[in-house]
Amino acid sequence: MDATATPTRERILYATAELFRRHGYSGTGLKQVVAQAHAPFGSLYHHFPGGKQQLADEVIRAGGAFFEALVMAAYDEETTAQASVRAVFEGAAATLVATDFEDACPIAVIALEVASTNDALRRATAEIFEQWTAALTDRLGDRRLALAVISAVEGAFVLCRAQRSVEPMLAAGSMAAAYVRDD
Amino acid sequence: MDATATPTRERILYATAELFRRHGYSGTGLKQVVAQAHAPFGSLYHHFPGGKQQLADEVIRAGGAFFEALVMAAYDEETTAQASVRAVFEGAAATLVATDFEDACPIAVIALEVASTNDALRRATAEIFEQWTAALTDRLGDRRLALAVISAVEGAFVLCRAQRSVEPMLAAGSMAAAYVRDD
DNA sequence: GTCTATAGAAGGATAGAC
DNA sequence: GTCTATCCTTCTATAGAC
Repeated sequence: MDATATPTRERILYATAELFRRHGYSGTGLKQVVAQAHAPFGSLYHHFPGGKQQLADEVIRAGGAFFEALVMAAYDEETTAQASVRAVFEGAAATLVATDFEDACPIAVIALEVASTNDALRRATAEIFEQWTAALTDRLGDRRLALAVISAVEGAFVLCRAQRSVEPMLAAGSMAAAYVRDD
Repeated sequence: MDATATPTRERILYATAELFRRHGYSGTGLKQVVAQAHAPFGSLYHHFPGGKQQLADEVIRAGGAFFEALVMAAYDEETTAQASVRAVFEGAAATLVATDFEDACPIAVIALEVASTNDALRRATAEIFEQWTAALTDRLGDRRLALAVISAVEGAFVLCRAQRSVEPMLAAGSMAAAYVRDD
């Protein structure tokens, strides 16, 4: 767990993920990244020759996979679909509280920011959303249901971070759980 | 409808709203704003002495009120709650298609970007979401229901813009409409 | 109220010594 | 692979002529 033992590349990736998640893509400077990663500036372009865009692309994919694993683990803890869906929303609410409403979806901010300006990154976010949809479709047996649940989580993240309250997440969870029941 | 007849202040406000909506708060430069508004740079600070933050605050409030009016008008066109909720999602989907997935919620990107970095703006976005919640709670008779519906719309906007498809919006609409029915 | 010019800091990116 | 120094652009913001 010694920070200095972590390879430079991973420290940069991790710092970028945290900064992007909290301040967004445009709102994060590369100098800020290397400062937080305790890495010299040159290392960034050594490990990520593609610059900020490559960094974002890797953060989107790694963060997306991590978040998927986290959510699906919470889902698979329960035995019924309804309980599983409810657990996902409750887990999201718990994370929001634990991180003082700073850590929510790792790619939503980036997705909104780059949707109209950077097609490569836009497609990366789309692929991650598609992966999540596939994973949840497998479990729920219905693609439209999966899309609705993911939309509800994502939107609740927006409202919760703005209001600094988990009320929207729990309300969205009730709706999603009810929808699963009478599917 | 002569653009030059519009007062400078309003042109700046309108240009800012469009740029923030599409490129975000950090992703939009003030020089870009004045260029699109066909205004000299000095006029911006004449009309908005508080700079970028004041501009954002006014855009959030004006854009929030405009979007609320748009959504509630669609809602009030229908006679039953279920049909109304469905109309909101269908209207959102139509707007996405009409604007080639560029225009969605006017404040969601800003809300996510500033939630952890600018408390004044974060509170402005929270107030707007609260206004929407109140307006919809009036109509649906249930605050948790209203929060769930708004969350679903917001999250679907994120997925739709990333995937350039209205599928998530329609899926979320089906869930919300179903939830209203057996309320 | 309109407009130009510029300050001063921060942005992304690159070169090249070690 | 590590690290420093620097380039050029863009950023927000201000000063001051008209």
